Amino acid sequence: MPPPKIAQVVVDLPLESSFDYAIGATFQDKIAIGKRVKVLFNRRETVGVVVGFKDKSRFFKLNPIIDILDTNPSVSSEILKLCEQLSDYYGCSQGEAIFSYLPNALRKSQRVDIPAVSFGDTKDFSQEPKCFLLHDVTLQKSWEFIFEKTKKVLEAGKSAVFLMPSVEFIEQMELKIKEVFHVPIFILDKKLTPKQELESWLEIKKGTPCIVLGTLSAVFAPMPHLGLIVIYEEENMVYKQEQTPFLRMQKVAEFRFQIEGAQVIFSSVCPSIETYQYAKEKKWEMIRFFPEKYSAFQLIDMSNYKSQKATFLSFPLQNLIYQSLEQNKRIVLVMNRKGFTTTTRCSCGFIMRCSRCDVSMTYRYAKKKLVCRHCGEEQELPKMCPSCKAAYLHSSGGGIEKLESEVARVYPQAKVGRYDRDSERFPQESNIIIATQAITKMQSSVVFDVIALIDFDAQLNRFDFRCANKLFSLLVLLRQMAKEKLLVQTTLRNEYVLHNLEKMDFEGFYKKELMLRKELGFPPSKHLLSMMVRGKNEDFVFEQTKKIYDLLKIEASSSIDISDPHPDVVPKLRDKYRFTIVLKSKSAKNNLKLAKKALNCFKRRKDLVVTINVDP
DNA sequence: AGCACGCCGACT
DNA sequence: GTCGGCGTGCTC
Repeated sequence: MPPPKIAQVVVDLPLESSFDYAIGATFQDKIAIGKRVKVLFNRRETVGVVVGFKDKSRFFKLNPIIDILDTNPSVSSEILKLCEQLSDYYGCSQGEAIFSYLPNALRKSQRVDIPAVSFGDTKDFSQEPKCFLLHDVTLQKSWEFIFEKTKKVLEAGKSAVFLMPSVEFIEQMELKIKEVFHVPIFILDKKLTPKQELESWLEIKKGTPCIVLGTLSAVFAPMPHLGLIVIYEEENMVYKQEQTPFLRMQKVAEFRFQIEGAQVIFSSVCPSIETYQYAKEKKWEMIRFFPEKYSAFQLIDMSNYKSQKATFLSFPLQNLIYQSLEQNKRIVLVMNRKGFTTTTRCSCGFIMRCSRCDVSMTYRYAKKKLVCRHCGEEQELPKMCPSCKAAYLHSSGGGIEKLESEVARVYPQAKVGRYDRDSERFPQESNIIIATQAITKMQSSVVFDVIALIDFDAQLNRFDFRCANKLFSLLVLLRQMAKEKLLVQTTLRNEYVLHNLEKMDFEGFYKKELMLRKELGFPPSKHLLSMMVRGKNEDFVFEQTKKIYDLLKIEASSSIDISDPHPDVVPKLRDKYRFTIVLKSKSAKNNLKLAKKALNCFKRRKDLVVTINVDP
């Protein structure tokens, strides 16, 4: 075969096509698909990745490749194919997908010695490619299953990836697997420095059998012989990227399984209805572990305690706290709102808001400051009202800090501790712990006797079609974590979430939830795609969003439902106004096709950013 | 995404 | 006349 003349190169930009570059004689024997190259792109030196070769280009004069940065391809042909499929499904460019796979150090124009892949070590007596939905309510038994699968994979000379929702999980798991597996263990999470990340990445890429533990991006771990991907706490929303290209790691894992023939285990105490339904349709093997016996469940009907409005704690809960203090037990009060108070307003009507996001600021007692829940900006609590100059500022709406102070006042004899996502350590010594749902990170390291959910109603009434499912999952997990008893305070005692939780009737819950989702046209019954437009001028952004809406309408078919342009769930963030249009149909592909068509006709204006989120 | 090119208003 | 603001379009 004659040496290739022209390389097709993609760069880390939202550009669909690849770009042609001339391959100089010195590079002709070194160049290969999947290697990073240094090129001049739009008069700038840029890193690109070679995705193909050709003999002729429709361009008259081609820039030459300046340098080849990899000794061996950093992107394997399997990963290249994966990125193609991702760009197809999520509507990002292939370049964006490839660069989100590469570790930070390789996105820069540095020469790196990429190890050659060692072939021949894998004995393919391993199991057939397959996806499992591992529904383990016990929190214990799934390990047996995962352990056996991992063992087989390692014996076959392949590697395994465990995706975990948080670093706490990773730490626990590392201790656990170090005892039973004697292979290298690598950790891939956001806390690594670029240098550490690259070091681990290169080791994994060598292909010696290993186990990788990591957070969401570890789904791209570069092992050449992938045998198994395990996704722990599958229902957790952390697996959906918060920025473009908004990948959902469950989907990435599924694509990898198809391409590389690996096995995937979706593990959860209560899978999301999306995964549950999908698993049924795709005939994944479902494995269930139920405990012989559940801890007690008690519902406290708050409508009986209307006079107690000012407090979070109903009489029955107060009694229960007394009891557990007497018996020296550990009780957790869960409430999903951080901070001390949520609104600070003056009698003149003025409300303290974040200057950049317009939302009312939360008062954080621990910091003695007002904090914006969206952008995190902090501000002193003013002595007087910035509007009318009177000293009548008062606060209302309570978070866990308020609850903590209330509990500390009512139970002066108790050691009261607080735990949320930002807590550095767990208040081990406390007998009453006030926590957000971050407490679930402690599921395997701390024993709890009693857990009470304080704010069921507030969590169920969120503007989120998944809130019932999320709440049900949370409650199932909390019930398993509570050795003795789970309590829920509510005025909504007839909710199906609570009925099914009492009986631990998963099928009942899924059936009801599926029906409701179907009625409202939400996943898994339909696919959503949201288009968000953001910019500094509110009127302009809205006007432009309407233009996109009109373009969508021109191309629309009856099978796709297009929502009106409306302010996003977060209507303003860091000085940018945000408007959204949601497409709804049976097919994610058709949603994307329509969105792309409209955007191609849309003249992109300055100071305006449009993003596509597939399966938001 | 970032950078050049070009069109229009202000000003030595 | 020229300097420079910003809007539009291209990148092999």
